[in-house]
Amino acid sequence: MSLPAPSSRRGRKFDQVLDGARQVFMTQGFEAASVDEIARAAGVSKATLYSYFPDKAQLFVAVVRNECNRQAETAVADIPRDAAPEQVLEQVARHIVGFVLSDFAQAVFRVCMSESERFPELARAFYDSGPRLGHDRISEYLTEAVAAGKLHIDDIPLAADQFAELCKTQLWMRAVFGIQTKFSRPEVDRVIRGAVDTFLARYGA
Amino acid sequence: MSLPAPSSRRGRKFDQVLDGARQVFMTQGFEAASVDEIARAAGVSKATLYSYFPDKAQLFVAVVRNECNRQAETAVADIPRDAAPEQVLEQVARHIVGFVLSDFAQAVFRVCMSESERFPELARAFYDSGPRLGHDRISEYLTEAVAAGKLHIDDIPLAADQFAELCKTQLWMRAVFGIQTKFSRPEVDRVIRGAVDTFLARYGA
DNA sequence: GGGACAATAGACCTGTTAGTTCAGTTTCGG
DNA sequence: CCGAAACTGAACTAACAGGTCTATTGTCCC
Repeated sequence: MSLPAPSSRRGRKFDQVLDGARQVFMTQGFEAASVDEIARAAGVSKATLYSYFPDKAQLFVAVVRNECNRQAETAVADIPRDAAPEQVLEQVARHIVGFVLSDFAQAVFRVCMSESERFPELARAFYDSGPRLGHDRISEYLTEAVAAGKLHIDDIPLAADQFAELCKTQLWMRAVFGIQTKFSRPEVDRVIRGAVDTFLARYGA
Repeated sequence: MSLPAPSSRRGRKFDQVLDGARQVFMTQGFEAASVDEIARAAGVSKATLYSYFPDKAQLFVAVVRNECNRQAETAVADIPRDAAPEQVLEQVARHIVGFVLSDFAQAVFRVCMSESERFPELARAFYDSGPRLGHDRISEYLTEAVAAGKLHIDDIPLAADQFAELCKTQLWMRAVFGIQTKFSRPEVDRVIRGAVDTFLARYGA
């Protein structure tokens, strides 16, 4: 009769469940993932699974929320404020590209987007913990750089997003569609160089 | 005993099936869509449906292929070659934004991407009929403009994609996640102006 | 050690799915 | 207006889904 406290008692099995669910949901999406498969992947029985989560939907939400948090942590990298804009931007670009092309970020993106109808709050969570976070970080830096006279930008929020967008050129689209999954260093460098050069052509001092 | 010729005899019912399947698949995705619902939406019995398509998967493929072709047609808009780059680019940008934000393109994108694991050939079809087609058109124009001395571009394929990417700034991401679905004219204008200005700052004569 | 109880596995239940079949009805060319 | 082909609608199967139940195991406190 008595359920174990659903969210307080988080033992070994709890993590196993979340982990198995992550594996399955992130590759299959919500509908296509079966609870049996999740239980199997987690090395746990269905009853155990259902003792921690009331239903499949809430397990899904928990998994994605978890991934979004991980994502937020990954995305937080400090920007060295003092270097020349060209160097700073290159570093930021490299970080963005690396993140955006990672299997992890792509899986989360894919799942959030395709289930954004069914679970709108997850799309929001993804956006806040990924794109929006990045946007805010870049905006902060740009604001400082403008104040220091290193850059000239009228519309900082727009510029920040433009830069992020430029970094994805040719890479992201191909990656999400599985048209090209691995990119060589020269390929990436070409895009990054292009992004920085174009950005600075417009906003450079 | 005798099946109707599966692909030659394409009567009224055939189109009804494809149409009903389009409605359901484009909103629900592959897994979540049930064949009964498709038949209902098509105003057709399941037996009829299965007389045209051997199974759900191939019906899905047919629908998406169809949508990709429609997409290709929509995307093909002639570029007025003679105007000044600023005007041409603005027009192209407006076209890109309009297309990218359309319910139609978003539905196709969403479905292709979330099923790209199960149906890799559809992801490819989408890419070829959308992003790649646009890329080729823009590249053509840029090549001419460079030859005419109106623009200075070293890496045309990269520049074409950069421009397309700049056009999506702030708009596309929010749209696919359902964070913002309608955009006012000023909002769009701001992005387009930003895209053209940034592009010309780098590549303008 | 022993009893109480949470944790667990796996069979089980109910509903739904894709896909098939078929007897009867509609449609339509000749 | 006839006959054949297209079509319907409902019943059917086999598989599988999410979720529950019961019987068993492991573990902690006295």
